[in-house]
Amino acid sequence: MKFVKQSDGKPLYQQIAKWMTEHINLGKWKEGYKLPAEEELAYQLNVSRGTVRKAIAKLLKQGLLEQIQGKGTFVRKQKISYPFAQELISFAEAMEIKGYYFDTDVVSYKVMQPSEWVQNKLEVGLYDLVYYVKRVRKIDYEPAIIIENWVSIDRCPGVDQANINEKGLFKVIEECADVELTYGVRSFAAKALNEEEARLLNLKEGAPVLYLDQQTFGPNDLPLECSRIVLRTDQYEVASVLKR
Amino acid sequence: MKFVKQSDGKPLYQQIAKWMTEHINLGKWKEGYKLPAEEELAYQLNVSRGTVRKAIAKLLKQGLLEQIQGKGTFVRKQKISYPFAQELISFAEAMEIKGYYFDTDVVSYKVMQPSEWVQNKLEVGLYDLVYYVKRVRKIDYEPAIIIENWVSIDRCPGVDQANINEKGLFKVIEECADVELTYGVRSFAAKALNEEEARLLNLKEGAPVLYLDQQTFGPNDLPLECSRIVLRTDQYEVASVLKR
DNA sequence: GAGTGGTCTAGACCACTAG
DNA sequence: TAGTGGTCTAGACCACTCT
Repeated sequence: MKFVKQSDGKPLYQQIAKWMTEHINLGKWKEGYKLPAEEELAYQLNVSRGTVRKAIAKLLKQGLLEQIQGKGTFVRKQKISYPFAQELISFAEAMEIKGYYFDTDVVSYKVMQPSEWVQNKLEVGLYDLVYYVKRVRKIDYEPAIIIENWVSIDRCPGVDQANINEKGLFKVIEECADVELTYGVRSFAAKALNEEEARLLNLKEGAPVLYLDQQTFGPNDLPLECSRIVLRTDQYEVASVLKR
Repeated sequence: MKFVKQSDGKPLYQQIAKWMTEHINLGKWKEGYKLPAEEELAYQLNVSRGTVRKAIAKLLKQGLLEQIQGKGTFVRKQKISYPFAQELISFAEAMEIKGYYFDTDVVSYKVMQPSEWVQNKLEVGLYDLVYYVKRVRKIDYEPAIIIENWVSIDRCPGVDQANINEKGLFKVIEECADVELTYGVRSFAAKALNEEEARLLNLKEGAPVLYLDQQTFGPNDLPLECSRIVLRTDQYEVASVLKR
């Protein structure tokens, strides 16, 4: 295996992390598999040990790998479903990491004036139009989460014309705004389902669900997107691996 | 300022991270303050740039700092209250990072046989006794969270005799078991308050709250502790900063 | 003692920001 | 162009695990 510096514009350690993720998802490295030693990997991949460690660190955070000093690096037994608490990734990316089948229904979309909440999150005025989309995501044909997104049209011109289902919203935003998303702030709360949400998720009204609200930023701390996510936790776990 | 290799048994980068956290909490570095360049810091602290970067990475994860390529490293505007989604830290540690005043009521404690849930989480049998403690934590005299902990007495002999309020449960576990806690798995869900919980938190029965369940591991993936945490999110945010 | 991860160093070059 | 963070290298020594 060979990796080339900046071959696809991505840093080496990210290419390696991706390569490792694929090995795990394709079953080449099964649960409990012991990876070659860092030194050995570095030699095989023709990079330095530090770069290998950086790639491994990424998968540790996602809960895919586990390291034990003196013993080695192992593929973790996977219980975690949404690594939503750890990395700024989209639902689709999360599902890809886990190798799950998923599906999307677009409930509605429109160009609209921002509510006060959205004005605040996106740092825009009442007359700066935003693109709104509401979707239900399904895992194995079962509705699992409701996502509402608001995107500033000023900052992401053309976002309302793009095919977000094909490319993914994050990618569309990055293309329209011609920047890279750099980080996000996600907050966790609980709420009771209202009537419409209950219908969309096939649950009872009033059932407690996880509720995330999120801002996503581009360069210079400019908010490009904000969203509200309602997540049922009775079937799929939202978990994270925490290092000491 | 000088740091010494392994002076208090802690790695250099952790000592530096602590020193930085103190600077922020004591107000020496205020919101928006621009830190010296990494190179400069490394020179001042008499360590290599890599070590400085590792310390900064820790505070980035906690949301205390923010880095912008080409511009510098800055003290973040703080909105985040519980960095519970990112690092394996106790409630007390989280409050210290933020510099908040807090308070604890012990509701009950006892030595007991583990329930099935606890047997499963701690990987013990029905006749392996566990130490149980239930506490309410208050921030500024307002009840904010309920924590129930179960600790294996076999693996942490003397835990039932120790003063956990003074030292903190994590420290007591580490001393009794004579090991270091290495990582944890925390899962996020939502639930409706039952009558007792509602009373303890001064909220209405049925109110939706965040519910975390957690396992904490020592060396060799041996679970030492498990816990259930009920968290009101109406007043304090549980948030994390997510890097892309 | 051999193998492995954890930490640390010193130096290099690149990409981005700002004057 | 100077300043700053992002990435990468090569090598060193330590702490821990297992045999």
